[in-house]
Amino acid sequence: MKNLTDRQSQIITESINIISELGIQGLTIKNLSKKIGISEPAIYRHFDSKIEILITILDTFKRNKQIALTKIAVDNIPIVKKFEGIFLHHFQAFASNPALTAVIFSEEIFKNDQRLSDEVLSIMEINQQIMRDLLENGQNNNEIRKDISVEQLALIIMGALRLFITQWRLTGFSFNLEKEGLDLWNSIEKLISPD
Amino acid sequence: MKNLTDRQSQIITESINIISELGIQGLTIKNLSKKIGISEPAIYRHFDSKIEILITILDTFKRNKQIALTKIAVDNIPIVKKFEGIFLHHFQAFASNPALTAVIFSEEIFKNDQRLSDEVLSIMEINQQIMRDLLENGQNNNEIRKDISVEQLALIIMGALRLFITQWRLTGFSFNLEKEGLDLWNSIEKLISPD
Amino acid sequence: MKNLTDRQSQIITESINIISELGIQGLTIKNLSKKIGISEPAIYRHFDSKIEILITILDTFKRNKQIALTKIAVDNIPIVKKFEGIFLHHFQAFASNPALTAVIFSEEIFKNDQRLSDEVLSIMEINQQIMRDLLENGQNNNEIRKDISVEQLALIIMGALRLFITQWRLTGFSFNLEKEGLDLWNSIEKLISPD
Amino acid sequence: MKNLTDRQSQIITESINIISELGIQGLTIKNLSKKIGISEPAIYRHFDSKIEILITILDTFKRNKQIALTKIAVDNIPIVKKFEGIFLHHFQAFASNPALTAVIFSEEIFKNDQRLSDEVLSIMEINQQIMRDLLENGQNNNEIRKDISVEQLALIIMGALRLFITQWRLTGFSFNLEKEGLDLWNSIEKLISPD
DNA sequence: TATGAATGAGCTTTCATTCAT
DNA sequence: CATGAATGAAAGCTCATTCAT
Repeated sequence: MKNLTDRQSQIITESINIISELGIQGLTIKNLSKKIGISEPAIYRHFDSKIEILITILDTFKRNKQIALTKIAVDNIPIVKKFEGIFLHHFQAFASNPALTAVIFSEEIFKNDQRLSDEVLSIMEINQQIMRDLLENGQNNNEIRKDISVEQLALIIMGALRLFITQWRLTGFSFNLEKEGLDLWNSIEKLISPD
Repeated sequence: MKNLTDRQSQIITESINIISELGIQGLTIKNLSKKIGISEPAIYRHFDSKIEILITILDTFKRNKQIALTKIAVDNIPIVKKFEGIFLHHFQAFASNPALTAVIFSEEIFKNDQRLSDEVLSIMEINQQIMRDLLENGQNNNEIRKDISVEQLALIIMGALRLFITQWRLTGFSFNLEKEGLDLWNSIEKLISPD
Repeated sequence: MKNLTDRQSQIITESINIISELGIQGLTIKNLSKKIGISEPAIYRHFDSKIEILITILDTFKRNKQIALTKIAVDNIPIVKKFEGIFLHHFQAFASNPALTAVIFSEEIFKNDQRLSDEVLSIMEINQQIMRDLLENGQNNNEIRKDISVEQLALIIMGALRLFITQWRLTGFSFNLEKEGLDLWNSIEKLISPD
Repeated sequence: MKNLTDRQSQIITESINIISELGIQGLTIKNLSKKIGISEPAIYRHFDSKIEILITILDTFKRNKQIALTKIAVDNIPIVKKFEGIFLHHFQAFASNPALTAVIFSEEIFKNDQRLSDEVLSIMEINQQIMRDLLENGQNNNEIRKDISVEQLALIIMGALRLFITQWRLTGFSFNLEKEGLDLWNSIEKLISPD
């Protein structure tokens, strides 16, 4: 994926905002062009199709996450600190762009288009793989309890993270995501640590 | 909500099937009437609008769940057995009607309509309230660990349940939900039990 | 192909008229609906797509021609009389619906769609096959000169017919097609008769 | 018409190629600029409008034909040899640029624009006039049969020529135009010669 | 000579819904 | 209880063309 032009970035930003305000169904070329202040055909100078816009949103998100998580993964710190870093990364990413939450967890919406649903699945898979790797290392180092499988631990951690962020969104971003998120992580840490 | 006529039930059933096959965007009056084998206006004899159909879907699901969970809640069995019952109820409900999974966790989709999003939120809230009550009782009885707040335990359990079912759907219902679900529950049980 | 409803017939008729007036590019759903006096979506109650309308035009023409030509072919009259009948059929068909001329000889226009171009080619092929059969019979009966191949005679006859009708159209239907057409046929008859 | 610059010639050439590949509907400024490798506005540096491009195509063709046919007309050879020359000129012109066939016989397409349709009619008229002159001379010299009018002979010859080329195009240029064309001419020669 | 950005007008098609029968 | 016919609104998208640079 090439770098985005200024106009492309603006289109991406406003698309996310519209999705956040009106849902995916509200993201129409008309709405988008009105918000940006250009005509509808002008959008097509910058993206070949609406699908292309959605893919770019997901792709940008994926790349940022991948960079952040990979950096955390290679850090030389205890496993649980790494998890804390992952949680914090997500909280910061969403806190600084709450609209993203409307897009990321909407697997259902992208069912129509194969490329879109592949992209969403790929984002989920990246997360899970990184978590599984970390958990395995943690179990080997005795930092993570061994009586529960890596797969299930990953599922439980990711499930909590997702639902937590979903609730934040559904309640209109009514609480401090980073602060309460750290509390959540502390609880999870207790759960997954060895006795 | 009144009882449904045969035709209304059929409309609800086929709507869920369509959502399952084509996603929410595929649920159009045209598709629906074709699937049922009646004309489009005929649909409006049975439901005032498309929104009414969606609300009825959610409402039916909510009522069934409420009945099942309430019954479990008043049973005189250990708390952890109650949780097991709740998990099993969900697994059975979804296993017998996989299409439902496409509807229930799609908060995003219903953003357009206040009544729909209220309904979805209300379903989530019921679940959480019941779980919190159970967990509180469990903590009082020393069946549930006390070093983590009821709210966070509920969040973690529900998050795991949701993600687990979501993955089942996204992988095309590729594994045995009830069997693997019980494994998941056993892991969660270990996590939330006192030392 | 089923029989057409009244509305479908009307759509076909007006489509041909529009093509005649404005060319194929002028046949838009908007123009069509305006001419008929209904809304644009109403068109789609009667035809699934614009392509379907064009195919129906071609198909109707093809069927009429096939019926007429087949009837002529089995008649027990001299070969040259049969040709005369074929010429007259075309002249009458076009004289009673001049707009058709704009559609039939427009192979180029239908290049976009495989089904359309197949249909056009098939119409041409039917004509040629019938002509070749007649010519072969005629040569066997000594009614048609034998020093020129059936293929080339058919080509020459059809070419004359086509160009004649094209000129009629391009000059705004300025001459009497049936009357002058008979003159043309008489000339062709001289050409193809044996010495 | 002035002479064309290099860029203008290139635009004309590629336009014809596009029409040949995609039909007239495929000739868009976007397609054209992409094929040439310049931007869309750049086209307008060289032609005032798309119509100008089409007119130039027709005009170029007309001029070439006029030159060739005039030269043949004044040649001091038998009339039938002149016809042969005309046929050969067409076959060579089209064989060396098959894409042209898609443009020349598409009277229908240019209906929208008066100048375009005038141009097409004018090309047809030139052909016919030259043919009529030749035929008249031929009849006076007893080289052409006299029992059929000059107009009808011209029509029949041109009709055969047009249909022959059309079939060559519709069958994907599948046969040798010049070779089989000569056969066709020989047949026509037999037809139009006096007994 | 060329381009990036933009646009008004228009395209085909789909949608939820209404109404007379 | 059902339907055929219709519609206003809107969707995604393409077109030839213009303009500032």
